[in-house]
Amino acid sequence: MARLPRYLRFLEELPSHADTVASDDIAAATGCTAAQVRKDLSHLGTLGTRGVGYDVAGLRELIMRQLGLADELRVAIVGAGNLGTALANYGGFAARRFHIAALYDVDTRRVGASVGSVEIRHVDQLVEDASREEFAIGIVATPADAAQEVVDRLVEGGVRSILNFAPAVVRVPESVTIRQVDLATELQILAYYRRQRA
Amino acid sequence: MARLPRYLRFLEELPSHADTVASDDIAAATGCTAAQVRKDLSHLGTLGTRGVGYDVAGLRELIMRQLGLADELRVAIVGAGNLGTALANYGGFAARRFHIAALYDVDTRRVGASVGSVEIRHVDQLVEDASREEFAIGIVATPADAAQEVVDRLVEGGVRSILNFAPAVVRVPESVTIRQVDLATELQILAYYRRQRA
DNA sequence: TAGATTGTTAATCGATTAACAATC
DNA sequence: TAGATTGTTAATCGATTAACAATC
Repeated sequence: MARLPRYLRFLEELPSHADTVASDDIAAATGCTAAQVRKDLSHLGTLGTRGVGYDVAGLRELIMRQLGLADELRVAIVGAGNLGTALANYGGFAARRFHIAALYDVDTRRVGASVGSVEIRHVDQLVEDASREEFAIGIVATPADAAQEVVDRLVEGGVRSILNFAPAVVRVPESVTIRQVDLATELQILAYYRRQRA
Repeated sequence: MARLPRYLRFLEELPSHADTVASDDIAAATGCTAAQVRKDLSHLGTLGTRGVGYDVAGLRELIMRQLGLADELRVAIVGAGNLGTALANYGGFAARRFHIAALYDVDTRRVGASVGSVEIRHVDQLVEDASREEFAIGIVATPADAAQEVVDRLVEGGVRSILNFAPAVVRVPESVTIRQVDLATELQILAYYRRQRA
């Protein structure tokens, strides 16, 4: 369910003295309806108390487990350009238990440099590292023309979840999940709404 | 309709000698069903010919117009860190007629430097520039704690479409459209599928 | 005419909403 | 008991699908 991450973010922002929260509040903060919230949460099990609300800590815990965030996941980023570097520094990851375990680049001059606490490694090590260090997720932040090869290497190394920022369509085996993040698409959606308004 | 950008991308990748394309082909390339494609396209008007297919050039033109991409839109990026720089260099924008018109930063030492062909300006100029240069879209690529103020300035400058990459919830007036891009959400969705598989 | 493919209908499915009984 | 809020039902809505007549 695509709304769970939003619920979770709201719950994390809640002041620590808040013990319970009502579906109404979650709805208002996340732009859903209270009925949606209740229906979604009732699928996770029953953590609500009628007349009171939902237990914040328990709900947080439950959503995290549901989203597969109970364990820290090791993430490898390929491409240490501006985008890869931005991602490696992105604060939001650690908070959700994603650990940037490695950062790769093809440029030997960049290899050995550090981004935050992560050292840049050469992409030729990727396949070997991926099998040995068991990266759960690979992020592709290379130029478009390198994307397919990088994805192939990640797959060869046993990575089965891939997030692709390169503006290129890549092929993966059935067993691998790939999500394409197209930044231009987001702008197009804005342009679309803009046009509707006009 | 969220599928139109995907159709458009496929149409743009088509070899130039392809005059017509069948709903079946669009469907296969974009992961939709042929019936969906036909229904979507029939809403745009009738460009298809029974027994033949859709006129590629006309369809491209029509989708672009529908998405509000007929005119070049001027985009301002606020935050010239790694993410802002990556966005300014992102090849996919120009192809969709988004023109990066300006790039802002708060750090006076960076002001005056160039990213690609765009010079970095100081964020104090933002409001004035926005009204005068009529930016259609503003992109927020600052740290989370600066996001609200940057958004306020964009709104003050008359920008009514905003894409926010900062991991922060910001408030805008009703008349302004804001899209929140949360990179961690994308990872969470991957983690969710990963868990389903296991 | 025969083959291909659209545009559209009707059936199906799933998600959303409204409402309210259950219950703290 | 009175007020609040969940969990769930039934009604509604919209989107998807399958199928096929229309037509190139």
